[in-house]
Amino acid sequence: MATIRDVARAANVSVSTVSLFLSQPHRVSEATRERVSSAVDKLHYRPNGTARDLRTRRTNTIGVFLHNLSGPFYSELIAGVEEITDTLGLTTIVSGVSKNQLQGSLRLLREGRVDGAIILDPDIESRDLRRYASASLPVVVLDRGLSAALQSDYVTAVAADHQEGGYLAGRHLLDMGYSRFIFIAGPIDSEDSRLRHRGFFNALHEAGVDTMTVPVVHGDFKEKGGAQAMSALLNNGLAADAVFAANDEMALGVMQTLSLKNIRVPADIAVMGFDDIRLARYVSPSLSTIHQPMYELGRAAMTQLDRAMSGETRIPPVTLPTTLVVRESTASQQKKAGDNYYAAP
Amino acid sequence: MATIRDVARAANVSVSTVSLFLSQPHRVSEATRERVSSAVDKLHYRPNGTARDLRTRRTNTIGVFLHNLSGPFYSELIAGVEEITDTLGLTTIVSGVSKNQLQGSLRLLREGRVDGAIILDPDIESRDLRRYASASLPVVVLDRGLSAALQSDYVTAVAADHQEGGYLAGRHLLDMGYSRFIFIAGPIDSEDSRLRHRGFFNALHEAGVDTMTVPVVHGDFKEKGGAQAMSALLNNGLAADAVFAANDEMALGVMQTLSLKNIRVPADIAVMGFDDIRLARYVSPSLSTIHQPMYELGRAAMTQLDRAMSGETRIPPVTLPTTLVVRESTASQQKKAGDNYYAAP
DNA sequence: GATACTCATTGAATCGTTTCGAAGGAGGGG
DNA sequence: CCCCTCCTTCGAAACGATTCAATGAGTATC
Repeated sequence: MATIRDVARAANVSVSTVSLFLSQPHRVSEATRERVSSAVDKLHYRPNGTARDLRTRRTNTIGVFLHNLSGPFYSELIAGVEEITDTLGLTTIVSGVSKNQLQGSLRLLREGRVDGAIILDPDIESRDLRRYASASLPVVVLDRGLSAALQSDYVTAVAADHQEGGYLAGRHLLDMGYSRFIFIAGPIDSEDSRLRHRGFFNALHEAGVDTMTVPVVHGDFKEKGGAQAMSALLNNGLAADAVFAANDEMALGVMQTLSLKNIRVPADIAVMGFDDIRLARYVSPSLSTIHQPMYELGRAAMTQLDRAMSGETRIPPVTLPTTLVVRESTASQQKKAGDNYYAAP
Repeated sequence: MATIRDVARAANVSVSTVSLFLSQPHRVSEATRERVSSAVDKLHYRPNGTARDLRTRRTNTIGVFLHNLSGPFYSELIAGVEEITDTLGLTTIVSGVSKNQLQGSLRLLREGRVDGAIILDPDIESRDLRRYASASLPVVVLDRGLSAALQSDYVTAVAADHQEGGYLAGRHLLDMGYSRFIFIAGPIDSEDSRLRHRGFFNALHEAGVDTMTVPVVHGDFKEKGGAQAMSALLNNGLAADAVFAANDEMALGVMQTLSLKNIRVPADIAVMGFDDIRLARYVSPSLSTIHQPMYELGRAAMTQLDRAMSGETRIPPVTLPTTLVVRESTASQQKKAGDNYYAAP
């Protein structure tokens, strides 16, 4: 590979002139511009990014660290991030799809290969984040308790309002006339699941439902986990008319189990998810859920990151609203409710 | 940030000793090892990756360039790549999800920020690839005509056998007794679509079907495009009993249109896709399709890349088999076929 | 006791850029 | 004719690591 020295020699100018030509062509005279330009072409010169990074102490790259790429879900998030990075002249790289990639992701942070990071990966520990975050490499965490942001000047947070989402789900089910609930939670240490749980129970409590009597089972946020949780509940002879799963994947599993046992959704039991993944719209019956604004989350995260990269510290966390999406799996219970609470005509 | 000099000073040794300690601790004496180690801890020293890259001329990073992340489809591919990079001690980064990110992706290539690249993005031109590929940055292209690989010593290719896939689709529809076909192709310049098309027609031709009479419409590989293509065909009063779409997304669009027009699948018309995206299993009726082994493709690509990074040149391209996945959307036509070809009992 | 060998340590060069201060020359104003 | 300014170009010093040949001390060999 030709270096800037080779170009300088070929064009008979100094290295600094070539560098100047590269960054601000108008600053060199017509004549040299020509010579340098043709030398660049002839030698197929391409600047070495690593050398530039070393000298400028910037990589012009920001990293998005995910533990999963499934669905347009995350792809939307990334698109949101990229909308902003594009306007800032930064390049976005994504890392950390599989578990074992964790080391590689940390390396990018540790060795300062990016100028900033957006992290949506529960496997990356907050301690590591605090250690690696700095003025020259600020970090935005997504969907981790907002409290995480308070620990360091260079870490801030963006999250969907999971608690409100849980509340919306609860209200919706109540509004539709359901009264005997089951909650299928995520992993015990999932902050998201905890907040959705709390919001859900708040809604029930407000309506006078004794939440102590609402069974809670923990799943793993995956389809199979949801299916197993539901099976277990049914085998225990549990009766209910509405299931709220802490995410759509598990809700799909729930529907699968119900379908296997010939329990009709929503006639016999309603199912509600959280996330609004693409599949939710396509399954039959289609799944009512709480929509998370992934694109907006991506935009917000990158906006925060940009502020941090511009020197701002202790940026307050941002919470984005979720919205209720009503589909077939929670169709009105009016009829059934009528059977229960009103005298038959 | 502390540098290696700071550590050296704190530990009262030379920079080279610290460097040696970092890479081969057993090579420094017990005493200095202690001192250096504690200096490292005290100063929170972390080596600067950029400086190391510059000196060693390696980044230990390989890039995967995608134009799309939708579905576990690509996430599988990345997982396959990562399985290999993990064992090689390399870090995988993904780039190029949105259109405007193209520049950023090219920058990573142009400026040599990765040691190798796997490319699945029709928007990155082959010309650029040939220009940027080199012994120190070999490239593997996915799902681009294999011929692309023949153009440079440092570019090789991996692809699913699209033509065979198309053939399998054709055979399957014929076996099920369908006889009047429609093909919904991808964009005109999609090599993949062309191969699927050719395979499909080969099967029909073999069975004595006059492929000249099979209508072909070009879509954009997206759901909406498939829906529009199908609408257009129906409005033209076209009759058919089987539609083969060049990918699942378009097949979904086709099913949507059919459902709107109250045409039953597969009773009135069969639909077949290509890719085997996750949704294919969930829609109703579920979609018969051709499965692409994404995980294996990722593994194969990374394996090729590793060989190239080890100095091998002109590595022959690899083709992986596709498989037929039969679901509900192409249920047997026996009854209908009976009506057509056999005397009713 | 001289020679050879091992082992830990070091100084200096190098990777390929950017950047800063200064030099040199041209042109304009007084 | 001199001084000032502006423009173009340049040399040299970073940036922070790795690497290699050289040094010196200690030990083994004969």
